[in-house]
Amino acid sequence: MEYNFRAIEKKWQQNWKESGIYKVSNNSEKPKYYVLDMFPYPSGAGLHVGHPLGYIASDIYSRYKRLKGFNVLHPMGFDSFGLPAEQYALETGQHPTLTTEKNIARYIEQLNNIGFCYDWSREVRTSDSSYYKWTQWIFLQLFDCWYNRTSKKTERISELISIFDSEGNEKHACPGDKTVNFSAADWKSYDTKQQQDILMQYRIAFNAFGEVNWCEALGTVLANDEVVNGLSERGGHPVVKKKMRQWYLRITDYADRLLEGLETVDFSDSMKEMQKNWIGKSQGAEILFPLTPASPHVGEGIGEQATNNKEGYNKTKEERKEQNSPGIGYAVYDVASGMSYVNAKQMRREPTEAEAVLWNALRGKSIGYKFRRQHPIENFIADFVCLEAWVIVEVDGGYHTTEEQKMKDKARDGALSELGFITLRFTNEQVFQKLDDVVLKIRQTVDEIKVIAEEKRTAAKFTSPSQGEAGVRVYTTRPDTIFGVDFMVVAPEHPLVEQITTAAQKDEIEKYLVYVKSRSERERMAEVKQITGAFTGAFAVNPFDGREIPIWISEYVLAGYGTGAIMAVPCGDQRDYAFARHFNIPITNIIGDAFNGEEANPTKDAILQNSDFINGMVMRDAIGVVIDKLEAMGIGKRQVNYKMRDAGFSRQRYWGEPFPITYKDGVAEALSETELPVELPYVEKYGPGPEGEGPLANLPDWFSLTDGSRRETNTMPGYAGSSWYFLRYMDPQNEQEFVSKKAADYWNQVDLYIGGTEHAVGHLLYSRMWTKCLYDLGFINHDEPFKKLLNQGMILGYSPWFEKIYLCNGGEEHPCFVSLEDMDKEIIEFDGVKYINTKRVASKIRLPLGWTTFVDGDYRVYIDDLGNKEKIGGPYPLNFINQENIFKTEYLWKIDKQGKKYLTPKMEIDKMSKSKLNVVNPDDIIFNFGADTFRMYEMFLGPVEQSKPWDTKGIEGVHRFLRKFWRLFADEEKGSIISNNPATPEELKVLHRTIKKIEDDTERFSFNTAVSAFMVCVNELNDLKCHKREILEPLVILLTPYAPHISEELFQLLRTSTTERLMGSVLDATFPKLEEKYLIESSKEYPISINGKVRANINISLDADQAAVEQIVLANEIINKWLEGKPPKKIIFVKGKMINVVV
RNA sequence: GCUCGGGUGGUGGAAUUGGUAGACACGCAGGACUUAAAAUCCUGUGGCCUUAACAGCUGUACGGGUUCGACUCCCGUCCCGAGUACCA
Repeated sequence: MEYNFRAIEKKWQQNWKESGIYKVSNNSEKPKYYVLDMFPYPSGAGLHVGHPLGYIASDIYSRYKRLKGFNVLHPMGFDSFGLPAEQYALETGQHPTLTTEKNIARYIEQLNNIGFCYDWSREVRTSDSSYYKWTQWIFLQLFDCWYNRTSKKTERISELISIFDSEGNEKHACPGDKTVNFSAADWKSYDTKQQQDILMQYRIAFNAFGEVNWCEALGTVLANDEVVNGLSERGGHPVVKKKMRQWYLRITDYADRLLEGLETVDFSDSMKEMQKNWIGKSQGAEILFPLTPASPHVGEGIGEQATNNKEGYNKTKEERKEQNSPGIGYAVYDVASGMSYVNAKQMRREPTEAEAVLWNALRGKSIGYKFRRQHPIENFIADFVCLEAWVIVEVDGGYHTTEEQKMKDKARDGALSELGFITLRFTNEQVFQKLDDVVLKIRQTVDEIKVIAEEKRTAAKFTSPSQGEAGVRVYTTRPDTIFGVDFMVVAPEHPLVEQITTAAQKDEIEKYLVYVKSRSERERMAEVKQITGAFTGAFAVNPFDGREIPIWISEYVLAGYGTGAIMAVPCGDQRDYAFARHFNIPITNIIGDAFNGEEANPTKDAILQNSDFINGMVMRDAIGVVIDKLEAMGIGKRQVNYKMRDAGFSRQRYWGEPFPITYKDGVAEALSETELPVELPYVEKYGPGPEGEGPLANLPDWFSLTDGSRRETNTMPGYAGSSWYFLRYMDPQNEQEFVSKKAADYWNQVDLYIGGTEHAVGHLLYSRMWTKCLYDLGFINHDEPFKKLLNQGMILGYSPWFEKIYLCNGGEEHPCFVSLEDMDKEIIEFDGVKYINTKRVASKIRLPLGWTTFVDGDYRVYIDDLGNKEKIGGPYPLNFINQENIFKTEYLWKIDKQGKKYLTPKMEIDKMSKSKLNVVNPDDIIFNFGADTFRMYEMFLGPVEQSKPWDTKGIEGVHRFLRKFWRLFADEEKGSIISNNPATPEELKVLHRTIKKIEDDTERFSFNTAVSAFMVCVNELNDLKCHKREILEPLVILLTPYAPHISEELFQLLRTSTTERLMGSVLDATFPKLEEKYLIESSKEYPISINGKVRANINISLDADQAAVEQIVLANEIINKWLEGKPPKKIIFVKGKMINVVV
């Protein structure tokens, strides 16, 4: 009777499936325990040995908890929406539904091979409409809510409306725009659109314009955490900033709660640290530095400069008028004669057919903005104009095709542009045939322009007299250093720049701005930091001592953080110091000796000098004093800032959840619950829609609704579905609710969550936020989703590779290999053998790990193997070339003991990936060694949290262990050799020591040491020749979480007609109870050390006290030899541990 | 740069609270069984010196410190990994 793992594993997997033993009930007397894996994205490549590491750990823990008497929820599902399926569809034309289906089937097969105890009846797939119906539903809740900063809770929009009705927004500042202030009366006077616009700025899920990470290559917007070093995380394509209308989640409002929540959960320090850094909370002050009266342009034209065109913006009305060159308009309007006014009226009566069609689409605010037609502007008549945004729309008839007219049009547009208008031109044909596109384009342009207009208004706030004096508003965490401010720096993008720059410095500033714009996001990030900047010519005044401070611009100050402007303290901040040195700005020292003049010292502990009213104070203490004074003077206030931004929630993609949103007259409206799910429509083509929209924008039949409204055509991002899946597992088939209150209350938090660190800031923050919202709204009763998080490390792969392989033809034939991709292809024949003829040197040639053989501690590549492996094909075909010429210097054929020729490749350890040719498929391992061996070996490799390379050769040891274990029960010839004799104390000690160790190690997730404890135990029982039921029965149960198949088989072997307790499955057995009494020892081999060095071991009774021990030790011959007759100074005795004699 | 981890034999790793460093496994060397191979089993295996043997010295990246005693705690240096990147 041998250990036939293939038959055993197949048999029990089948049996368990049929008996439904993994089905979990929501009603149980047992205590609950919820173990969750981060569900995978089902990629086409299938699982490699790295993926299951965490799954095995969670499976062992789940099975362990089950044996311990818990009702364990351990589900699995698939995060099946996402980019790769769509990319694959773009390339191959295969619909994502099909590829996803196929990949999931493959994943399930692979997972089942490993023998996981998932309750598949609870499987969820984020791309199933039965699932995303509820993702959409939760989105609607987020849309219907706002964050009340006073109560620090998510509340319904209806409550907000009643607040507005009774008291305006005085107590609840608008999170989108702080300048929006209104009374109850104001509120009531607003029309529906205005009210909706305001409400939108409060919603948790809100729609706004913002700078987004736009990836041209992927045709979509990416979240901050999907961008790595200015490149897309997936595919490594360049990412640029772009302004777009997007959905956002107001996660910033939850920043404090997300931070506080970290204190209540059991995550690793580094994981908490990452989240804290990402949230990036800092406390400081906002301070207004007034400008000196000498600064030019301040306040000038503010409020009048409502023009939005970039070129026209900074010009006064007078300047603009001067620039207008008369005579280029085709419908001249002369204020003096009033001629064309009549003309205009006439034209309004007689519009062209195309104009009439377009007017029909634009009139009456039908796209959300008011348009006028045949409107006079200076010397011109515009076909249509939106005065709110300064956008002109022209419909060009036939005569606009002549070159002359085109020139005139261009000149006219230019002139209008000088005035601050943007002109959009469409042909009659476009209006007739693609009216939707035309209207969309107009709407988008106006939307975009509106943002710029809003920015300008924001800029105005900085200098607006109503906000106090004009000046530079800065954010600092160190207000105590205010007397060390030697200059100010504002971000180049800061609106203030244009207003404060003096005539003398204008050229220089403009030159610098050109430089900044020329640099892509990527350059700014990748490049070694250089010091650049320009002086605006303007000065601000230190509000305390009246010192004049020069204002510079530099790209090291970011427009997006704080106020986009800083007060620079060179003696305390290294960047400020470098800047001051570079531009020869004198440095004020406010910390005396603490500043050495060579580099800045950011200390908070120095004593302040040269600092007026805070002289002599410790900096740390001065911070509050300064802020108090600023607040008293009304020029500054305490301010908390966060690095975290609101989370972008729109993707211009197909394979994601459609939004349950429609737009009517430019106002976003929620669909009602009964209209859910909004099914993802079937498409044939996955290319982007018009104007950077997603593929859904190509489907007018789908997005146009009969009442004239239009569906949102973006889809939700990848993290939408994964932000709440752990709740759905609790109640996966519920068609009435996303999860019933009862199920949510029963299962509560995830007790143990296992997954990779790569989701530290994305998925984990989003799901924590969603949980908080759902908690506030009363749907669930816990506000942290995951009680304990365990991060598994990554399994890395060995990649063998050669460098500088120099190929040429001729001479003796020997097999070698070459990458065709790397080489110029010229195949020539020589003696009937084909060669690649090339003189090029390939820099790096990887080869599959399978082509190497591990011999004598070396990875080798054998000639014979290469010849055989050719059949496999793959990206690296083999060729026969001359041995002498292949390896110029580095590689020489070596000869092994059998006389076979081989090479030693270089070895590199990388993340496992298809492209690195280093993936190891678990199916292969399982075929050769079995699932139980695979499971235990993955655990045996090292601590779960640690990343480590996969090395198949070590697996023999674990496999040998399982065979040894088997042989305790059965003999190959004789079959079962289980004995019913009573166990000896020694055998019981071995067993109970193992029980203790396994229990401890499993509890603390030290699975590698647990496996080793099993090995020790089996080795010892083997030495004791112990085949006793009394020992083996508990041992089998102990092993079950780690190696369920062999355990079940042996458990059944232990079964006799008289042992009723062995009926049923080992999976439902009871974890053996530790009996301390078997572990009690009467004596111990004490190590005796002299001055800390062990010199002898003496067996002493554990009852012995200090005096008895001293007596025994001093009587010992070896000890006396070391004492050399001198009396010991001291004898340290630690009971049960050791004895140390100090001489 | 900053933040957080980490550095132990030829290799993966163990040492849970400051108490015999190197468990367990791989690899390697030698041996048994075998016509042979595989499988299995046994012995040895940090380094150095020496031996017939016992024993000795040394050893957890490096330098210092605390302690009867340090892989473990403290200070400094070097190196590796992860996160973050001009966040004021």
